[in-house]
Amino acid sequence: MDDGQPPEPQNERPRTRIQRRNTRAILDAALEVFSREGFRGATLDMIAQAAGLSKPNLLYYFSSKEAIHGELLSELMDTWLDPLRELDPAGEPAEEILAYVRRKLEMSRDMPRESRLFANEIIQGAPRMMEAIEGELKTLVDEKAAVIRGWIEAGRIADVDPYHLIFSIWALTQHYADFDVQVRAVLGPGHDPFPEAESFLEMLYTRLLNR
Amino acid sequence: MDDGQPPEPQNERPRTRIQRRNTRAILDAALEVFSREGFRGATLDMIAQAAGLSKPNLLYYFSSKEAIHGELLSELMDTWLDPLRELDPAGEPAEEILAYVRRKLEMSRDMPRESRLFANEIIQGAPRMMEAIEGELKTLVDEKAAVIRGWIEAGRIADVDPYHLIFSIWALTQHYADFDVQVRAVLGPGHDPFPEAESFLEMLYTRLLNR
DNA sequence: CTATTGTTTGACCAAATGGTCAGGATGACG
DNA sequence: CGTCATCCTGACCATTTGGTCAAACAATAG
Repeated sequence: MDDGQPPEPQNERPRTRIQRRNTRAILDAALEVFSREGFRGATLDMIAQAAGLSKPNLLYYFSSKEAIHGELLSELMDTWLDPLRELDPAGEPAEEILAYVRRKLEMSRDMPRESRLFANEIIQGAPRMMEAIEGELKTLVDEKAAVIRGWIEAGRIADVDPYHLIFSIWALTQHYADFDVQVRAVLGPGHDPFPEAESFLEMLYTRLLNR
Repeated sequence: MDDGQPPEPQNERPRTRIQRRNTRAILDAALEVFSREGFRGATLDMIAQAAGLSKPNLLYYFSSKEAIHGELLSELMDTWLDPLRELDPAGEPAEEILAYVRRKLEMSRDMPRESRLFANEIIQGAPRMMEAIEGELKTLVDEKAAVIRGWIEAGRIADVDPYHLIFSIWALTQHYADFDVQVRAVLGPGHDPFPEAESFLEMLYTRLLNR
């Protein structure tokens, strides 16, 4: 017995195998397209083609272009903050921060599209994400900045601004995802930047924090 | 006596006062829009409105949307590389690199739209800039990386990968332009990030390079 | 003033775009 | 097999978009 409402399967967890498969295909295709073209630059036709589905079929699973984009962004917010959440106040300070850097660099290597989706959103002024940034993200950063400040006051790492320390980690690691084509073009073909980047960043943060 | 060709004033230097004024207005408006929305996301109507001109009037001065974007990009390439060009092989190594960092940070503060235009282009895979990146940009970076390597081999600064050193400067400085809204959201309102950023980066590169 | 050149616009066009809908195809399940 | 819910599509629609054009409107040189 249907109450007349369309299914809108994206609101609840997908129920059938087909739903799960197609929802995934759509979100994956949308990630590809949105991360490259931005929200306005992406079209439903591009996404449909990348997903191997027809445009009306997309709109059977998601109510609108906005809905697809929104779903991607909220999925992203979670995974995006995970590496920082793991920063352990009880750990060894310099090692905790270096481990965070390594986790973020891995994300740049393994999830470059997500990184670019995020970058696109921020560059545009975060019109669809401001709330999460002023809320969830700021709260987490404030908390971890306080942890780092504690380490500094205990004399366990050098005195640096904790906020700009975190910004620097974001900037340096995400650069290898967002500016990937530039990095590779400059280094020349067949040159994997990531191993070098890891040792460079390790050296950088070791020298910055020690003493 | 006209040969039948439209004027296309953008090819040569603007001749009349009106041309100069309107070309400037268009490029300024286009910078605003393209840097926010990306190439595909920007529309001629947005640009026309921001410039205070009608859409057909835009197309009197520029032959197409592509032409406006292209003009912006080639203007950009010049100014973008200037700070690195100024890196003086005859200068004091650490001071030269710090001065480069400062120049780039100033550009992020004073030309954030240009920075975002560039970021947008790279994130999209540099479809309209690959040539300049593999040519002009790579050549300049190779040259300056060699200079830095010389300084390292002379024992005048610490041993770091010159390429990743340059990438790090790009990443850290451009972050304050491209991710401006995020930085400000995290730091809270009425908080200018740039003075702090400058001393943070000075400390970072001093510690990285000394010894 | 007048002719010429430079500037602007309203009206228009074809293609692209986000979205709808009725009906048909394809499961799942007893 | 039949039935019901899920899944899919071609045709369609209104709006947006990049771009054209003829005609109107300045600016200015002679």
